[in-house]
Amino acid sequence: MKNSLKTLRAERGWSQADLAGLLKVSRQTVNAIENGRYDPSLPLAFTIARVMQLRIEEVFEE
Amino acid sequence: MKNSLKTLRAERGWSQADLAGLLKVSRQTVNAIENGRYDPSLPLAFTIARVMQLRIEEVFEE
DNA sequence: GCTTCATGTAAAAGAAACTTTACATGGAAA
DNA sequence: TTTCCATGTAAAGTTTCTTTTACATGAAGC
Repeated sequence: MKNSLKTLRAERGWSQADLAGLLKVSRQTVNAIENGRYDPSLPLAFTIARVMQLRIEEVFEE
Repeated sequence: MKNSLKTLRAERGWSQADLAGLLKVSRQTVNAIENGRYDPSLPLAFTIARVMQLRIEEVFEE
């Protein structure tokens, strides 16, 4: 799965640590997802979409 | 997370085994998701939405 | 009655996601 | 130049997701 998290986060002026705080996960988790080391769980994907104010399909693609 | 997989599957006239085949997962995985024992991975959620011809948010909710 | 099919569930094992701790690098800025 | 911040990554450990195998139940049909 691909995602545009890094771009979306940068557009919002957030650091990885900022986003991790909003998502209540570790900074390493944000980093790993941004760099495609693994995909988030479905609940985390929902939270990501919510804080980005986008639909899941607008953040992630198969 | 809640989901309406059981209803959506029934509407389509599919057994759990049918759906598992389409999703390329075990029947137990379909059963576990339908009965809320755990949430699917994000890739599997995408596949489920695709075979249901719905958006992820139309199948799952936080 | 028997058989078949759909469903629910369990145990054990493996894979994937996530955590904590820790260290390295590079850029900006004082 | 040294301090600070953001980023990348690693190792070890826990939790969550998924598989395989297996067994139980109930409904429907013969």
